[in-house]
Amino acid sequence: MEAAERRATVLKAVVEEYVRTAQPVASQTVTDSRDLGVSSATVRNDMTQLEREGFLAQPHTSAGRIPTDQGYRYFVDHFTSAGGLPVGQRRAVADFFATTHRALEDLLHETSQLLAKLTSHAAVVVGPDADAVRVRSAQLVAIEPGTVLAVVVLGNGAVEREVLRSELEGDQLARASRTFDEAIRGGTLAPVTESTSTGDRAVDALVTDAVRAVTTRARHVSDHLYVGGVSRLAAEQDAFATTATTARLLEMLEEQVVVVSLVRDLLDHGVHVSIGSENDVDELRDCSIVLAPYQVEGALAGTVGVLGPTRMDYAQALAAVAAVSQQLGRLLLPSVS
Amino acid sequence: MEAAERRATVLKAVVEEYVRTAQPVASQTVTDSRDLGVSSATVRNDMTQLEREGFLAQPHTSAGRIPTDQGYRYFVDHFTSAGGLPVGQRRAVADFFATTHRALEDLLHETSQLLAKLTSHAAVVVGPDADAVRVRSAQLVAIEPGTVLAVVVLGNGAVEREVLRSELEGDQLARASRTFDEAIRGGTLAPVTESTSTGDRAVDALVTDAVRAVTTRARHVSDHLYVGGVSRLAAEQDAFATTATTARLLEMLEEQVVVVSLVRDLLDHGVHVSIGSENDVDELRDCSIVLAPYQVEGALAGTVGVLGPTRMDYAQALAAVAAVSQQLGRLLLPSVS
DNA sequence: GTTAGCAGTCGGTAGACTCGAGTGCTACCG
DNA sequence: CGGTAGCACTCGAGTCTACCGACTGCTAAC
Repeated sequence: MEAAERRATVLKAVVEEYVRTAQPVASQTVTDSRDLGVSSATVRNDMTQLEREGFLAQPHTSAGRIPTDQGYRYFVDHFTSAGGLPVGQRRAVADFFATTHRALEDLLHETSQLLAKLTSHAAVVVGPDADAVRVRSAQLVAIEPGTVLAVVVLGNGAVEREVLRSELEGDQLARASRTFDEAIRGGTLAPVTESTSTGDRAVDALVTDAVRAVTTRARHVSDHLYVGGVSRLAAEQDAFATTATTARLLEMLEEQVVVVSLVRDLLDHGVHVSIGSENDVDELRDCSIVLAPYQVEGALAGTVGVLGPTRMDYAQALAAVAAVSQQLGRLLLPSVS
Repeated sequence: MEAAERRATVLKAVVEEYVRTAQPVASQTVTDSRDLGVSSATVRNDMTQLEREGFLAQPHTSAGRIPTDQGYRYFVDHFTSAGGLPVGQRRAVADFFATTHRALEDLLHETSQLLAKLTSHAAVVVGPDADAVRVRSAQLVAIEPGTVLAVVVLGNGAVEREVLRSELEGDQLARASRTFDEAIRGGTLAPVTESTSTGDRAVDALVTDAVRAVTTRARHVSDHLYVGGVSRLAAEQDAFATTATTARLLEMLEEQVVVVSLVRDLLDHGVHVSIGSENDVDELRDCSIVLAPYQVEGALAGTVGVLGPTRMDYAQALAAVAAVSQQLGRLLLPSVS
């Protein structure tokens, strides 16, 4: 084995050991657990080299090495081939998606919990950007005297609805419904400004109302974040500097919008794993994010992800995220959930 | 002042000081901060008495006193008159409910966050029991070829919907819709077993389907828990024994069902404040719960609550919970959100 | 019943010491 | 020249001790 190659193997070993034990890894530990065919002294030399290059760090002089963010990055880029999930977990995922059948929101929520369970980390599921979702059909339905329900079916099978007040009935309502449908069908739910005119004031008013309500709501829903396994964050405390860090993390997840835009942003740049300081957000300095988009009928429908400490089993997380996103996309296929 | 009366005052002082500082309260501290007209030695005597009676405890021999659960209980029962919220907070609540207007779920969710912000503790909002909600109207609407939407308007103004597959159209669908409405209107959403028969197999099938879907969903929704301010739990860590306790708490909140039934159970017994060991649930040994039901048109519609450490500002929590529940009920009044 | 005064208790902190895990270096070897 | 053995050195973690100070509990006096 060449020297450079061996150094890479040493790095790999250090990452794997550190992920497993959460303890700084000693040269001896590496030679004991791996069959490198060299002595610990040689590994020590390699380690100093790796430290000079920025892949490893020492918490203090007389301690073992731990990976730096750069070290994790190298590990992820070079040693995490798209491995499969262990059979047990693969079964769990398949079972979950086979037996579940719920409304879309519930499904996404429970998916986040599944992912959290699989990886033992917090998990997030992000819906598609409102601008990217097409409207398949829309209509207005009278549900009570004075009350109208706007119903919109979206490309990903979601059915959104919004309650409106209106006295319209019968023909007028039917006309409004048609106009409403024409106004937004086929388009996205990005805010529409153009106002259609049917010549009937009351009808126009209702349609305008409906369009506004639905687009507003869509924006709200699309920015929604489903979070599963927040308790894991508390359990992982020791990975974070202070308990205040954990609190801030939870806060951020509750605020949703930061995380949603972060996730979208990362994926826009084709990033699937973001490690520690690679995250621009301060709260995530000690965290890594592993993402996978899921698709419905070829179109990007959303993202599933895992949020854990940088000291994370990346291979496992990647496998889990891939499996879940794939199955989720498949389940959403039959157009209506 | 009589001796017994003074002892109560001492207890009050200890609770208030401990809530403020999180430090065991010394006799000196009490005499310094209150004007009892007696010396610290007397307070010490009172304290030993209070300790004998089970209201106070000493973490160790040479330390100040902290309230026991029983001490908090006495405090809550005797010293927390239904005080109002400070003006600033009262304004915040009023503003929130004046400006917000969202779909029901969003409203409840944001209400929990409001309450969390007000009290600096985690907050929960529980919807009404499915068995207690009456159906105001129900119908089936075709939204796409092969797809039917069941829409149910509930007594509290919520609009639930469920997507169904069915090829029925026109007259048949209209008939199914009428039958569906008749089947569940006015009743609760408790699972219905009786099957109606219209003489048309296809119609019957759809109606049965719809009823089942809607009642299942209602059960699911009614057991839903809106949690706000989970990050506060992490921040309050020091109040709990270990970080594992926090993790278990978060887990429980994620599971929802335990908390929901606990809250319902407490309220059924007319309990508004449950302190530490009064909770049967192990995870809540170090927590207190402050609850207030909210009503819509005179009927119990749900519950808002605060979940914090036993060392909690009960007066403030009670005031906040009362204000929020009242405003929430008022806002839900106009029958449709 | 209240108080002043004082002895006694105990947690928390700082310093001294030891232990051991691990490194870095140097000299040596194939 | 890469690899290795061996050894000195470093430094964190744990243990022990002493000490300080915060409070109490008690007793004797008011």
